Amino acid sequence: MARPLSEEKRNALLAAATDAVASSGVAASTLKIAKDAGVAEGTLFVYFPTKDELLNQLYLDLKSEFRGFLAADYPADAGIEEQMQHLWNRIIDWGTSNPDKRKALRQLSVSEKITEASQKAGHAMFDDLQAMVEKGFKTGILREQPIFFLGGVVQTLADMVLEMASRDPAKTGQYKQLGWEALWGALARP
Amino acid sequence: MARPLSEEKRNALLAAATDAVASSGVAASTLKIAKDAGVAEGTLFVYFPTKDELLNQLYLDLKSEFRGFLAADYPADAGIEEQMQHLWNRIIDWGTSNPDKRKALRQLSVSEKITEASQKAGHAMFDDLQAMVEKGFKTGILREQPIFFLGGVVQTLADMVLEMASRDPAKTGQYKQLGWEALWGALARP
Amino acid sequence: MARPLSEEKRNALLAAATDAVASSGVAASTLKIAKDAGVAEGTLFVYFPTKDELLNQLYLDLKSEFRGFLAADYPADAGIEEQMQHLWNRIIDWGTSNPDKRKALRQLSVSEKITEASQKAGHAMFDDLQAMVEKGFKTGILREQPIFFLGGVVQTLADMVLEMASRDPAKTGQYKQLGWEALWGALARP
Amino acid sequence: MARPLSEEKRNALLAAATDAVASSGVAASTLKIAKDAGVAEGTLFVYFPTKDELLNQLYLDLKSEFRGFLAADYPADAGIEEQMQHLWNRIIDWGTSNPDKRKALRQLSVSEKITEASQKAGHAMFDDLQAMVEKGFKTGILREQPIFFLGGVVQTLADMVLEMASRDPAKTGQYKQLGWEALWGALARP
DNA sequence: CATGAATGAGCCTTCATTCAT
DNA sequence: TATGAATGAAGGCTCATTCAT
Repeated sequence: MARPLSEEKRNALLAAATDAVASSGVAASTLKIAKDAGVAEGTLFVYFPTKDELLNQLYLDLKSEFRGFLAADYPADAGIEEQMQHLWNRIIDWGTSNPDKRKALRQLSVSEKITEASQKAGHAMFDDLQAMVEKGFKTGILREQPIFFLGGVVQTLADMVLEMASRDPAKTGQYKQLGWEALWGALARP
Repeated sequence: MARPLSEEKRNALLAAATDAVASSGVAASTLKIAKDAGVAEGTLFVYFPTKDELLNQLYLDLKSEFRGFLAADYPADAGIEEQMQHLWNRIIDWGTSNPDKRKALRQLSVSEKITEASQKAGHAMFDDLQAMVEKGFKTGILREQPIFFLGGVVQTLADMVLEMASRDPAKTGQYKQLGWEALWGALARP
Repeated sequence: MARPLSEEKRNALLAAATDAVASSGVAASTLKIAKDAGVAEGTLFVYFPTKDELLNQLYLDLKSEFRGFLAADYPADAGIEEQMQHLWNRIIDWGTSNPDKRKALRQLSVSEKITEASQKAGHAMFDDLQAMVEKGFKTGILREQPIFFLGGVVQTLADMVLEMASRDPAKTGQYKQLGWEALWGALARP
Repeated sequence: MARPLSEEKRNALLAAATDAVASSGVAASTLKIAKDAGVAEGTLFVYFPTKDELLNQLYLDLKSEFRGFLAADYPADAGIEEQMQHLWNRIIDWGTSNPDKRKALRQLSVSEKITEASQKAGHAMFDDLQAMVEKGFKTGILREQPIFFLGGVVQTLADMVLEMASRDPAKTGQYKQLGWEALWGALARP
C-alpha cells in the first residue's frame, strides 16, 4: 500500500502513542493519542487501520530505534568484556534518556496486543548484534549458553535496573554499576 | 442469621480472576470473572467492593501463596549457596506448576491498580526470607549489595526463565539450570 | 470539515429529554432520551458531555423559552395592574399550551442536579422583567416587599393553578381567573 | 393483614426514610434507609412489600402528622381571620421545626411514585379542616371560591415561605409575616 | 420474624471504528 | 486525504427484590 501523504503526521501519532502508552498502558485511548498528535480522531485510522496495528507498529518502531542506538559505536574489535559493557552502557543510557519510550516499550512487551509476528520481527532485529557477540564464545570467556538466553539475561537485568532507576533517579549511577557487576558475573565463566 | 459469605465462592472468584487476568491483564471484565466463577455479576461485588479491591486482594493472595511455597523446606542451616539454589528451584517450580498464577501475578505487579499499601504488604511478606539471606553477606560469599537489588535480580531472572519455559516447555529443565548458573554468577563474589 | 453538529438532533434530544423528565423526573434514563430522540445513546454524549450537563442545558433552555414567551407584547406603558395581569395570563397560557415543558421545568427546579450557576443564570433572565415591575412599587399600588418574594408568589400561585388545571382541564379558565384574583390580592396594597 | 410485630421498627424505618428522602429524594436507596433504621436490608421488605409502598405510606404518615399538628388548638369559635392566621402560623411553625419532614413531604408530593389513591387520601385528611373554614364564607369576609382552591393557595404559599426560610433561616420571621400578608390579601374580599 | 447473601436488569459513560462531508 | 459526528457494544457498579438460613 502507498505510504500515506504525511510522514510527519505518522510520526506525530507514534510519538503521541508513546507518551500515552507510557502513562496509561495499552488502554490509552485512540482519541487521546490523536489529540496529542494534533490530528483528528478519524485521521489516526487513515494511518493505522486499527488500534492494534498502531500498537504493533509502535512496538517495532521503538524496538528498531533502540536497536539502532545500541549498535552505534559498537567496538567490534574490542575484547568481549568491553563489548558487553559497551552494550550495557548503551542500554542503560538509552533507557535513562528516553524514559517514556522505555516505559512504552515495556508495556507493549508485556501486553497481549503484540502479535507473534511482531515479537519475532522484534527479536530478529537483534540477530546481527547477537552474531557479533557470538564470536565471544570462542574465547572461552563467556559461559556456554544459547545466545538468545544470554540476550534475555542482558535485557531483563537492564529492564530491572531502569525500573529501579526511574523510581529513584538519584541512584541511577549506583544501579548501573551494580547491574553491570551482576550481569558480568551472570555471563562470564567463573 | 442469614446465609453466610461462602469461602468457596470467594475462592472461585479469585481463581476465575487469576485466569482472566493471566490472559487479559487487568482489563479482564468483571462479568467474565463472575461468569467463570459461576456466580452472578452482582455477587462479585458482594465479595469485593470494587474491581480494584478484587485485584489488590488477588495480588496479595497470590503473593502470599507464592511466599508460602518458597518458604517450605527452607534449608535454614545449609550454606548460603544451597539456600539460594533451594529458593531458585522453588520459584521455578511454582511458576512452572502454576503458569496462570504466575502470569496474573506479573500483570498485577506491573499494573497501576495495585496500591502502594498492597505493594508494601506484598514486599513485607518476604522480609524474613530476606533476613535469612542477609546472613549470607557476612560470610563474604555474596557480593555486597542492597538486599532489594539482590531480590530484584532473583525475581527478574526467574521471570525470564519462566517466560522462556512457557514458550518452550520441553526445555524447562535446561533453562532452569542455565538460569541458576547465571543467577549464582550474578550474586556470588567472584 | 466533517459532518457538522446537527441543531436538529440537539433539539430532538432536548425535546425528548423534556418529555422524559416531565414523566420520570431527573431519573429519566439517557437511553430512553436518546431513543425517543431517534439517535443512538452514544450520540447523546456527543451533544452533552454528561447527563447532568444535559439537564442543566435543558433547564436553561426551557427557562429561556418561557422567559421569551412572557416578555412578548409586554405592555410597558400600561398601569401596574395591567402589566401584572398580562404576565399572569402569559404564564398560565404558556403552562397550559406546554404542559410537558412546564412539568419538566418544575422537576428540574426542584432537583439537586441544577448547579448554582445555572440557577443564577436562570434567575438573571428575569432581571429586566423584575426591573419593570419594580417601578410599580413607587406608585404605591403594590405592597412593599422584596422583589424576589413577589416573584416567588407569582410563580408558586401559577404553578398551583397549572397543576390544578392539568388535572381538570375543563376548569382552566376558572382557575386562571381565581388565581389572578388571589394573586392581585396578595400583591396589591389593600 | 396482621400488623407486623414491632411498631418500633416500622417507625424507625419511616424515620430513616424521612431523612433519606429529604436529602436524596425518592432515589434514596432502600439499603441506606434500612441501615439508618438499624435493621437489615431485607427487614425493610418485611414491613413494606415494595419501596413504592414505603414511599406512599411515608407520604400518608407525614401528611397525617402534619394534619394533626395543624388541628391542635384550632380556635373554632374565633373569627375567620384569626382562624386563618392560626392555621398559617401552625403550618410555618411545623415546617420550621421539622425541616426534614417538610422536605421529604415536598419531594414525595412532586414525585411520580405517589399513587392517585394516596393523593386522594392525603387530601381527604384535610376535609374536616376545610369544613371548619368553610363556615367563614358565610360571613362574606372571604372571596368566594372552591374550598380546595383556597386550600391550595394556603399550602403553596406556605411551601414557598418555608423553602425561602430554609435557605435563609435568619429571615424566617420576616418571610412568615410577608407570607401572611400575601395570603390574607389573596383570600380576603377586597 | 430477621437477616444479609444472591441476583440480574439497568444506569451512565467510554471507546474503537465507520462514514458523510 | 482529513475531519469529527455517529454508533452501539461493553464496562464497572448500584439497586430493589428474593430467598436460604
